[in-house]
Amino acid sequence: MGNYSVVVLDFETTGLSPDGGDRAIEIGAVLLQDNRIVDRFQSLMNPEMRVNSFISEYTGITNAMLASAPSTSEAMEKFAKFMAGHHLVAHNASFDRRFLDAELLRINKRRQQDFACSMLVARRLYPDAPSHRLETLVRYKNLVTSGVYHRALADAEMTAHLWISMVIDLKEDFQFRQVPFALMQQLAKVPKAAVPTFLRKVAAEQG
DNA sequence: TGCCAGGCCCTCTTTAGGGCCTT
Repeated sequence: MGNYSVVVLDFETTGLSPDGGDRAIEIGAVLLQDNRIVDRFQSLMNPEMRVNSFISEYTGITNAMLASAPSTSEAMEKFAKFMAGHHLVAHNASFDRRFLDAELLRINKRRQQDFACSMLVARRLYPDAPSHRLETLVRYKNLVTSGVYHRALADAEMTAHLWISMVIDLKEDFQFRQVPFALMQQLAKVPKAAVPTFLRKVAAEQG
């Protein structure tokens, strides 16, 4: 099985750009071990700025909820402990990585571990999906959902189920004996046209 | 006041542009 642990995470934020002043408002994450969810983490955090109506409607997170939430530093200190020592995964990881690194920097911490992106892998494994948005992929693969969308823990859990599904499909379709984290990272970078050849080659090497 | 991203990926590409994804 996946003989490694992975923290699958998702941020809700005030907008798209930490460099443009946007902040995290919620972190949700699950810990995968042997391709199963074994732990969960969730926290709102007070960004000390108002969220606009688009964000409140998109996430359901209101300014009132954030006013009574823990500070970003308190929440991020706890999350830093939760993620310590594990590989990281997110859907469209470049987005979550920017916010994670920006919020860690504010508490004088630095991410040590690698990231992998479930969206880049899904584009390669499921080229025929109607789109590669998380919500669409969850329906396409008939994955379990809570019915909640655009909240950090719910989205992290859906991303985790997508990740589990991709690992299982690699094993079944290509007879992989194991699917190391590094393989998923490599796969995310392989030119799309070269993916089948790449996967057959790796499977043969494992043979 | 007004500003407002960035990485990937395709194509009628590379001296570029636009759609997809994330909030």
